Amino acid sequence: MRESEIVELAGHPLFEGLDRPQVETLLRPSLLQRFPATVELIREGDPADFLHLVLDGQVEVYASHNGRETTVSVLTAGSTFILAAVLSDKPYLKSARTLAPSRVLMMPAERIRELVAENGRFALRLAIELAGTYRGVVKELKNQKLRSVVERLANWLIRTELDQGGRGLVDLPFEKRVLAARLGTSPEVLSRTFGTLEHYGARVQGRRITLSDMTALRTLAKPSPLIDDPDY
Amino acid sequence: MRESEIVELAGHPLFEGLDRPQVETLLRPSLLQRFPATVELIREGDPADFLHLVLDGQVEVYASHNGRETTVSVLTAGSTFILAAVLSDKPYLKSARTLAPSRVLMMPAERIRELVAENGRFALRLAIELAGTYRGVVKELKNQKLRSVVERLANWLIRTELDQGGRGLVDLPFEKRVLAARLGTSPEVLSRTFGTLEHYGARVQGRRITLSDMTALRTLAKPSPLIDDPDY
DNA sequence: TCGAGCCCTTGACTTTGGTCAAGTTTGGGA
DNA sequence: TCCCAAACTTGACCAAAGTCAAGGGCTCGA
Repeated sequence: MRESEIVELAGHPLFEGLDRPQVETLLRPSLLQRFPATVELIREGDPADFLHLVLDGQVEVYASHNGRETTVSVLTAGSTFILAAVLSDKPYLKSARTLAPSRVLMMPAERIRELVAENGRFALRLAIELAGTYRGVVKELKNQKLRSVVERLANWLIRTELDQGGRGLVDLPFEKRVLAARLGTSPEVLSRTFGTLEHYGARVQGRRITLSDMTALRTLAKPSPLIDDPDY
Repeated sequence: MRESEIVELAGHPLFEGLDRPQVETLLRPSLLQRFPATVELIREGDPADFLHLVLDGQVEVYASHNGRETTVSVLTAGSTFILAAVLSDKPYLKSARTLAPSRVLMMPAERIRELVAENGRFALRLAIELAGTYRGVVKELKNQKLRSVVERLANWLIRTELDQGGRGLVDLPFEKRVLAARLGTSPEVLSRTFGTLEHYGARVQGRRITLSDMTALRTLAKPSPLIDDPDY
């Protein structure tokens, strides 16, 4: 990586706890790459060579098995991925591909492990980062096991409406097929489920959804911070 | 905690990286308790006061929402639970109760966080512990989203047969209703699913299951280390 | 601007899994 | 040992979700 890029990234919150020489030790052999959309970044089963950090764009994390495929999460700027594989020095459990043109920082797993061992504050920083993503997966597991498709969609809409400013509008940040995979269903079922939600004030026009009756939607969705609040 | 108990536990692998005074700092205010079966140890939503370590017995970790309930995992000796909540200083996302009489060590969350901040090796130890449990949940999420009930049961049997010595026998370590919840289904469906597996050489007699055709079972289950191998 | 291809929708149908209710079995305690 | 409650099984039914196929519409690139 070039010196100018190192300067640009050194202040990133992920590196909190590392002193400047350590950041350079980490970033110099790292790769800062720009990818177009639809590029496979990692493949499940491969050894964990790099810790990835999304700088901008959109990355879909997914898993396949026996002909089926499902999306685990869609990441945007600021998210790391496969930290657990890097720390454990074990193969990736998930694959990842860009959904949109994206900039990704790739840090050698070996260096990460070295720095974690020699710098307690950094170890703590990563442990907390990992604890956060752990909680995210647990919430997703609860979402899957304890809710139906309608409930999952309704909750996703409520959460996304909030993220997008609470103006009763949701603009889908990706294709509906991706949303379907994210919610753990098929595009056909998602389509029909949007139909069901019309009775609860959700009007779909292409990628824009208007929510005119948040109360009804909330009654159906029964949101819970223990599943839906990312900061909880 | 008493001095004799501290001596007994100080060598536990979880405390690797702590020196003796630090272990004492941690264990002296800890609680070592014996619980009968069916006791609720923690409740989701409560603040994370203690890191728990199962010393023996059996602890069911589960989550409830909107009248439904599902088992996330069943823990035995050596497992910690809710490490992520403790490190993040956030509420528990799951509840836990004993399935059998159990001995549980409860360590004050506050002390854990202090020790992690001051001791890098301990932070690393816990980060790796957390990475392992993280991968466990991801595998479980894939298991849920990518497989049917029959496939999940078949894979559970294959894995458990191996754990129990690979002699073509599985003795259920808990009630079938717990297994049903663990697999994400109802007792009725589990019962019928065992019926389906008779065509694949699985014979059920009470809590004992005989597997006479591992090849057929494996063909149905299509096991994958990326989902089923706990050490992967 | 036009057209090809992909996305999305819709209909019809199947499969899977959940639910309710009524037995039957089992296991632990008096 | 007997008995009761809980666990388990089975049947019948229902609801949810998946699949297949066809058609319409949007998008992006030539």
